[in-house]
Order: sequence, then structure tokens, then C-alpha cells
Amino acid sequence: MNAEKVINLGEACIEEALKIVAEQGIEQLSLRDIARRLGVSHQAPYKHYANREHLLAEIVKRCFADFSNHLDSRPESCHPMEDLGNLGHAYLTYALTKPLQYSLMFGSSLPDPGKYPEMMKQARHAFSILKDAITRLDDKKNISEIEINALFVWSTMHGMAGILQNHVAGQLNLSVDLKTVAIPKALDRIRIALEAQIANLA
Amino acid sequence: MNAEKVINLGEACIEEALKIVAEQGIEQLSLRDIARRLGVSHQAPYKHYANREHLLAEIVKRCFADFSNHLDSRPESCHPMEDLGNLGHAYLTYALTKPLQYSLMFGSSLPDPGKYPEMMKQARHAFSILKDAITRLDDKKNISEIEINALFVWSTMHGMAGILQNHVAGQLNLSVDLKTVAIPKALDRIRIALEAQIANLA
DNA sequence: ACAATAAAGTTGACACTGTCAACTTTATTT
DNA sequence: AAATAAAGTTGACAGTGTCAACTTTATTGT
Repeated sequence: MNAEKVINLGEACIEEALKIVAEQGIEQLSLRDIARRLGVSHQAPYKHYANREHLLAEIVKRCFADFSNHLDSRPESCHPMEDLGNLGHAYLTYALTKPLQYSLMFGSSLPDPGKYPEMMKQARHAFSILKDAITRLDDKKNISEIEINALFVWSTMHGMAGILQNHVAGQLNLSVDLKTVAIPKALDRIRIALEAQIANLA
Repeated sequence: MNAEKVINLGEACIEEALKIVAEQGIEQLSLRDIARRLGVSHQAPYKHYANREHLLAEIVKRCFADFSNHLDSRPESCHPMEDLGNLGHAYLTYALTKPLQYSLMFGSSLPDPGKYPEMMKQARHAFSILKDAITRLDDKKNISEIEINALFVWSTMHGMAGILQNHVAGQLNLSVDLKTVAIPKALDRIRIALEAQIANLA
């Protein structure tokens, strides 16, 4: 199927890896399979990635970059709370439309963060987008409050995204539709919590 | 080290599997290694578990049962909101003191839920504990509202737990301590959101 | 009590994996 | 054009899951 010669094997490995993860899950990902599908010897990929984890770290790094781009391209709004809502929406949209990438970033199969600083640099950048949006809610807040709120929002987003795709929720016999009802309501509750807390300080 | 004969190999496999996961992570778990450490042939475990995934499903099932027990043994309280706070505390305590078990249940390495109904039965039971606590907040609410709130609370809990152990947060250069500051504040925000929403309906 | 049967455990094989080492080919540099 | 580095190949090894056939141990029915 991939008879023509591969121009850039390093890039081709990443593309093929994503396909394999999409088709068979991350457990089934093997460098040998990548090589086989690209019509190349089983050792060729090792000339570009020292081992399996290095390849995964590179993929995750790009996922974070792609994720940041997606968050940055949300609709503009000059109302900070509306903007935060847009951000939440963009977050979940990403988790739903690119479940592979999302689970690579936030699933438990993440490569050891300490070993891959470039990967984590991209991760911090994504988090800073959320912090910036929360800062605009109330610029009189100190950095701790902002971080606390950011972690709160991120936790809920992360939790909902996880529930949405981990087919766990599908097995809970819920009477309510997740995407159309539960998620918007949950976003409402985040807004309520943040507004109440801002009012408290005022 | 385990020279004396194993009495119940099925149980011994599970114990040894948990040890291996604790020592080396779930990726390193192999049935052959379990067999070797128990001083038994490499095929012996297969007489008790058809394959690797069946063993994992059995482990996860027990984790959910243990999790439910832990949630049920939280301090009693006749104030529903306080009880929900205790529940949240118990949830996070479990995630922090038994990170292995927690990540087995909620990590991405979960065995296919559809294939293991017994496992999911235990999962539903754990979820029902949360639903019950939320029902007591306002017994005039309909089932949908309760489920929505339960998902909201669960999402935030799940997200925070994930952030707490996924070493992701440790790499974000946060200025605030997670356990002592950020988590209690986040629980506050959950309470605020739920109270505001109950007041709205009243 | 004892033969029949099922369960538990062993041994051997196979295809698959990651990874090391040595080699050949191709591209780059000087 | 020679020297050198990069990219790709081939072969090997230990580890893995799992199938099949076998032996040992327990259970069971009569």
C-alpha cells in the first residue's frame, strides 16, 4: 500500500503511529509494525527515535502544540466570562474530535515528563492559555487565586473529557445525554462557582 | 523468596500483579513474570485467567469494590452538604493513598468495559454512592438534575485526582501547593456551585 | 473404594516485540 | 575526490502472549 519510497521517515513514522493508535489503540503500537507498514527495515525507525518512548514523547509534544492552537483559535470575545466559556467549549471539542491526541496527552500512558522537557514546555503553554483567560476575569486577583481557579476549571474539564471518552460513562445507565445536557450544565456550574467567588472578594 | 508452595494461585497472581504494578508500572506487568516470581510454570496463571486482560479486569473489579468500601467508611454526617464534602475528601484520599488502584480504575489502561460486566457492576455501585449523597442535598430534584450534578462533582474529583498523580502538575511551575491549598479551595467551589444551583430552583 | 472425569500445572513451540551490534548504502562535508 | 556522518539493512538475542499436548492432582459418581 505504501510502495513509493518514503521521503522523510521521521515524519512518516509519526503519521503512521497515529494511524495505528487510531486503529488498534496505543497498546498495539510497535516500532516494528510502523516499519513494516512503511516498507522499511525494522531498525530504520531507530535512526530517528532512540526508542519507543522517544517517539511517543515527540508525538505528545506535537499534540500539545496542536491543542494550544485549537484553544487559541476559539471565537474572540471581549467579555472575559464568555471567553472562558468559549475556552471550555474549545477544550471539550478537542477532546471529542481528537480523542487519540487527547488521551495521549492526558491519559496515563504519558511518557515520563521529567525526561522530556520539550514535551512539557508545550504542556505548560497550553495551561497558560487557561491561566490567561482566568486572569482576565479579575485582574486584581493574585497569582495563587488564579492558579487555584485554573486548576479547578482544568480539573473539571479534564474530568468531563475523561468521562466522555473513557467508555465508563456509557456503562453507568445514565438517563441524561452527556453531550447536549450534562456538559453544558456542568459548564454553567463552573461559571456560577467562579462568579460567586469573585463576588465574595469584592 | 516465595519458596513455599502457593496455596491459591489465582489469588496469589492478583497479589503479585499489584506488587509488580507498584514496582514497575502497568506496562511492565506480564503473566510470565508473575509465574516466575511465584515459582510456577509460565502457563499456570492461564488456568485461572484466560489472558492478561481477564486478570486485569478481575483486579479492577476488586479495586472498585475496595473503593466503594473506602467511600462508605467516611465519617457520618447528617448534614448533606457536609457529607458530600466528606465524600469528596474520601475520594481524594483514596486516589492519593492508593494511586495504583485508582489509576487502574480511572486510567486509560482500563480493560474494555463492554466485555467485563462484573467489573462495571462494581463501577456503577461506586458511582451510586455519589448519586445518593447528592440526592440527599435536595430530594425534590429529579433524576436528571441529580445525575448532572453527580457528573459535575465526579468530573472535578476525577480531574483533580488525575492532576494530583499524573506528574503533569508537578511540571507546571505552580506557586501554590496542591494538596493543602488548591484542593480544599476547589472543593469549596464545588459546594458554591451546588448551593447556588439549589437556591436558583427554590 | 475406585474408576472416570475435571481441574491444575508442566513443557515445548510459535510468532511477535524491543533492542544491541555489525554491516552496507547514501549523502555531506572538507 | 576522499573522508566522514547519516540513514538503512541484516542478523541475533531475550522477553512476551498464547496455542497445543502432555502429566499430575483433585473431585466426583456409583
